[in-house]
Formats: sequence, structure tokens, C-alpha cells
Amino acid sequence: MGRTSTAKDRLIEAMIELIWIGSYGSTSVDQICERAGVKKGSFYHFFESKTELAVTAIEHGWAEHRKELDQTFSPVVPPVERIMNCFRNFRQEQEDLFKKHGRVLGCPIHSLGAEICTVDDRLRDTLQEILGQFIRYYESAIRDAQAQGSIFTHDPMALARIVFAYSEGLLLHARMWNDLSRLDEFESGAKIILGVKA
Amino acid sequence: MGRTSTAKDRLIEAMIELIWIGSYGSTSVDQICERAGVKKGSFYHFFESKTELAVTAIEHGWAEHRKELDQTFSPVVPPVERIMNCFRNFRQEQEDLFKKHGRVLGCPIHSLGAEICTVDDRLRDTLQEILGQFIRYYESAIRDAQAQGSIFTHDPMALARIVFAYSEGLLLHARMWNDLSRLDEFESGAKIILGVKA
DNA sequence: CTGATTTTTAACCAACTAGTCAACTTTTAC
DNA sequence: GTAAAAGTTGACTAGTTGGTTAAAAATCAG
Repeated sequence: MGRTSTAKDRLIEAMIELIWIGSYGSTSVDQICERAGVKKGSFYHFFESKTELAVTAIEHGWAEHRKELDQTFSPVVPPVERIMNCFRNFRQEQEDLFKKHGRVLGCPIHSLGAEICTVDDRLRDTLQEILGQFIRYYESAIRDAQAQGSIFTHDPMALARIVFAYSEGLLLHARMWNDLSRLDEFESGAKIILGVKA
Repeated sequence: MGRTSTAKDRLIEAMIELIWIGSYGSTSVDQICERAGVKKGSFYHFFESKTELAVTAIEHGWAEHRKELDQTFSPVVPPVERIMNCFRNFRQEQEDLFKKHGRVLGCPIHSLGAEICTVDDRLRDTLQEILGQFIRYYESAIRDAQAQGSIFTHDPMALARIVFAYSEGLLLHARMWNDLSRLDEFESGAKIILGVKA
């Protein structure tokens, strides 16, 4: 089977971090290689382009994140609590990243999406797919809450989109101002949107 | 007084368009010059760096936009209507841009902010300042609505931030999916958040 | 017309960009 | 031990990046 290596994983991790810390455009292949401790030749042994690594890295990150989300949105948990817990986890995650990088990094899917959606189709499609999956967590929680009587709405899907748009906007602000406290109103804002008692 | 020129304005316009269409990182000085019909030497005669042009361009665009906003948020207009009209204008603006560029472009301040806030301090500060001014329109409208009894909230500022975050999120989605119809729920979403009758 | 002021131009730079390649080393399966 | 498979390496493109310069051209005020 030949030689084995962790280089591929190191490249994926370096790419995620660099996109998160900076942007897609501001991270060069050389930088990625240096951070991963990999020579450029090896980079192109494992990935056929920078875009391809980004796609792989984002998909990998999402696969990890989904595991958490599946727990957070477990049908065992009361539906409104699922969303609140999700937001609490967001905040916690951003705090951890802040400790690690000294910066609020926000959501890489959205920062990346805003940057490259008109420029890199392959990457855009990947991000669209992930966001499309993400919103379903909100959707089903809201539908369950509706059935349970803890939320009232004519259109659970629309409400999910509103909650989603709100959370993205908030994360972006936290990133732009490098200010974790912007995430304090995550839950209270969600309650206002969902129309549940404080 | 020497020779006169429109090159500076052409550069500003080209920069705004290119950032909007693509991203900051994906637009090169050469591209800007070509679109503006200006040679690189002239570019650096008028601006000392790409960042400096971007700052000027963004500030210029905001100054234009403010004129509209001052009308939209005129105290003469009922407060809730101000916000609804603002969202209607957003949608109209995006439609016009779609006709012109064949793409939903979203909000350049946010797309740019997500991209460069960790990379270019000068540009980030400019965007922060603009967004800080923007939110005041919502804030005062909400406060007026509160006084008038058409909205109830404990914290107008917080509600303004929620509305703001929501609108950004929605614009970003419209951009990412290149889909104007995502903006259809602008007003209905705002009504849900603000808690006014449909 | 003149002369100071401003704009334009083209050639230029060093550093960096994504990506290539063939030789070389290591490892694994047998 | 051997041979094939897989990973590593560094030197190499060719084009682009943001930015510089000095001289030429245009234009304004007096």
C-alpha cells in the first residue's frame, strides 16, 4: 500500500484555520503549506487546486459540526430549547476560538460565501448545500414547537429562514467588531423572533 | 490650477462596482484601472494604495446612500413605515443591480466586512463607522414607534440590532443564491421581529 | 504667451501567485 | 528481501501582484 501520511489532514486543518482567521483570497497556497508543514509538491499530490482543498476542508468541517448539531437538535430535547442550546453552543464555540486565536471569527461558511459566491462556482455550490442542510435543523425544531404549541407561525420554513438570517448577521457583527458580547443577545433575540416568553 | 480630470471619480466608481460584483481580494489594481480607463501611474497619483481607494469609494457610496436614507427615515413618515419602506428600497435597489449586472449583489459593506475585517484595519474601521451610523436609523424609528405605541420593546437599541442583523443575513442569502425572491420576505420578517400586525 | 500646476503615460520593479515536474525516499504487502 | 505503491522534495515555470518613477503632455491663471 506504500507510504502513509498525515499531510492531507494537516493541509485541511491549516486551510480551515486560515480561511477562518483571514479570508480565502488572503490565504496563499504557500501559507497553507507552511502552516501545515508540507511542501508545495505534496500539496498538489493530494489536491488538484486550492479550490479543491477549500471544498474538502469546508466539507470536512461541516461533517464534524453536524455531529454536534445532531445531538443539539435531538428530538428528545424540547424544540425551543434545541434552538437556544444551538445558540449557546455557537457562543461557546466563538469563545473557544477567541481564546485560541485572540479574535472572534464568526461563521466561516458565511464569510467565505460572501467573498467567493460570485467568483468560485464550485466553492459556492458546496456552501449552498451546507447552508441548505443547516436550516433544516431550525425548520424541524420550529415545526415541532408549532405542533407542541410553544410557537405559533403560519410558515415554519419562513420562520426558520428568519432565525437563520438573524444568527448569521449577529455572527458577522461579532466578527467585524471582534466582540464576543454581541453574541449575548443570541437567545433573547431568538425568543423575540420565535415569539416565545422570555 | 493646472489640468483637470475625472479619473479619480472613474476609479472610485470602478472600485465600488468591482468589489460589489466580486470581492476585494479578487479585484486587482490593474482591473480597476482598466475598467476606469486609467493608467496605473494615474491611479497612484490620486490614491496612495488600493486600500485607500477602497476607503474613499466606500465612504463615497455611503454618502450617496445616506441621502436616500434621510428621506426614507424622515420623521414625517410613520415610524414602522420607515423601516418597511427602507426594506422595499433595498429590494428595489437589488432588482436594479440585478438588471444591470445579472446578479444579486447584496450589501457591499457586509460582504467586504466579512472578508477584510481581520486583514485590513483601516478598511474595517471605515465599515464599522458606516454600520454604526446605519443602525441609528432603525434605532430612532423603533424608538418613535415605541413612543407612538405601535411597537412594544424593553430595549429599542437591541431590537434595532436584531432587525439589522436579520436584514444583513437576508441580503447575504440573496447574494449567495443569486435569488431576488429571497428578499420577498423582507417586510413580513421585519413585522414578525418588530411584533406589528401583518 | 508664459509659467506654474496638475495629469498622463509607459516602462519598470521585486515579490508573490497558483501550479508543475521528475527525481528521490519511505513504507507496506508479500 | 524485494518490488510496487505512496509520499516527499526542491527547483522550476509563467503570469500577476501592488507599487514606483521620471519624463511628457495638457491645462489653468495671470
